[in-house]
Amino acid sequence: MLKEKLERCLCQAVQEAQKKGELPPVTMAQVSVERTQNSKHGDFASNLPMKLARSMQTSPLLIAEQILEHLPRLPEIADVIVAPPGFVNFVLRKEWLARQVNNILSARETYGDSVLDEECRIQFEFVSVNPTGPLHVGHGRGAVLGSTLANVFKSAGYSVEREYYINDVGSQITNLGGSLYTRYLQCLGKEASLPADAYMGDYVIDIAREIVDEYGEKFLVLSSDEASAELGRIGVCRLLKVIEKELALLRVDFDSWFREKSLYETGQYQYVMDLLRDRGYVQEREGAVWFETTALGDEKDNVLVRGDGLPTYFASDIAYHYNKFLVRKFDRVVDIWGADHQGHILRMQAALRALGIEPERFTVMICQMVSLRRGEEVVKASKRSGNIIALKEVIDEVGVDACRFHFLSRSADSQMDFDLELAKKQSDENPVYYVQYAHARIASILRIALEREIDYSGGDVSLLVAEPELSLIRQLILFPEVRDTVIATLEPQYLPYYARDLATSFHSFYKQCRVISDDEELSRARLKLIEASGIVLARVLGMMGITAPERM
RNA sequence: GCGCCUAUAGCUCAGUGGAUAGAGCAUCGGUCUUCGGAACCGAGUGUCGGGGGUUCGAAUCCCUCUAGGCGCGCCA
Repeated sequence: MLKEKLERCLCQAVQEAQKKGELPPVTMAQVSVERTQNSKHGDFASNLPMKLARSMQTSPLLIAEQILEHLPRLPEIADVIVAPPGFVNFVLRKEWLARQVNNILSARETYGDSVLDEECRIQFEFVSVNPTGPLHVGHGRGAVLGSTLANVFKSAGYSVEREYYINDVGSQITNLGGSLYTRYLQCLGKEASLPADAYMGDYVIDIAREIVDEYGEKFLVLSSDEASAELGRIGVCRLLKVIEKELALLRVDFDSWFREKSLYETGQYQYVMDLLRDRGYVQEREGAVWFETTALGDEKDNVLVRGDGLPTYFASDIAYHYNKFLVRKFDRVVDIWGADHQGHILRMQAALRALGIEPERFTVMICQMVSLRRGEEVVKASKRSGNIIALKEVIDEVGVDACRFHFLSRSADSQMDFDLELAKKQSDENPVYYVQYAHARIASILRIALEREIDYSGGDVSLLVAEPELSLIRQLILFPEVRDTVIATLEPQYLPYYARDLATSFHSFYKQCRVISDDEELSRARLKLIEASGIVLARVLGMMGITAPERM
């Protein structure tokens, strides 16, 4: 990419100057070229002279002048300018910019895609909600984040897998079974009271009723433990279907649904526990089995097997991550967890260390809480959904596109205040519609061109020299860089902000430049430009899982 | 008490150690309105929570204090 090319040139220029003795022969500093924030400073800028100033004991401006002197000429660059206090600024050549329109048009929906030198398999695990109830808003945030990151990495050439981890064993499932059993008995007119920490949501009653309709009194003959276990299994199945459906509404789907239970069925859980024991990390005390994570960097030790003989969530999670890294051999794994799981990070990292897995292969993203408001009023959790704010209600009210855009616009690190009233009131002014409108507008003009049978395939892009045209092209070619920023930071909020900026550039161009006019040559060139704009808009919207409408 | 996250314009939030800290909404004013006005152009508003430090340069890195959120179970 151009940025790297400029960095190499700068490096060369410094070495050249050093060879000629025009700059002191000190060790080279880290060369970096960045996009400028202000177009007055050109397109790219480097701070290299300021970084070298100290070791060279020379003023940054003088160093910059020397670099300029030895910088090779590049076809992409029209001008290189030294600016105080010591920047080297690059201005892109207009002809080169205009040619990029043809690049976009020939790459079309693959524009910006790249291929990695070596295959890299990356897994994103997200949502992974216990199948004990419907999804709430916070789950939606993680879902949108994960699915978007997966899209972004795919476009950068990674081999991506999206996984949902199903906790289908453990006390929560036992509890679900117990709750369902009570509701089942009640549906059949029997006296029964709910367990102390039962799932209270009305959805439990609905499922119990369905089970009565389907199986009748079949479970009455079983012992309460057997019946509860059986009903728990059925409940998990049904709730998973509900969860899958709700995620599909949000346009989130998975390549793999991994069942915790399978870790026990295949013996992997036992294998990993033995492994930890063999390596001397395991101790029995106070009637339980402990993993000595303190020695591996955690703040405290953690229990693997409880006094009652049942494994903890932590224990199976170690086996699960063993499976990810050492059985399925992902090069990299990204887990997206809610803020309430933050305390789980240190001990998982400790566990991976014990298993000999390089820590840089494992990333945990923490997604902060979402609270829902309607103006001043805090939206209360509904009893129906079991004391949560259901994701589905928010999707129904706000719409998928606006919902995804809204989630993506906030950094995962900050808590989110989702104001439904604002989201609805602004629906026309909502940035997501602003971006989509740009796409629809383009589609509309292209339809007219088609009606009038204007063939612009041979349009001459070198006619694109007006400032609105060039700034639009400058925005268009930022797309691959924005994508790479998301790859580097795992922060997708760059996408919605970029999409908005691109739409602004287009709308501004549209206002100032008539696309289809009496000047047929110019019309053809501009049709190319707007088609390229539509392609990039559709790409960035697509990455975010948002539709790019032809009409609205 | 300990750990993680957050504090930026009236509101909701961006900001990858650089140049005059930016958007949207809200407010005020203008454009034009025959390719889609769900548009365009302009204006104002800031002790970047407080205080120290590192740096040629800090909203950004370090320390500290304050405020809020979330954790700190033989739950998941």
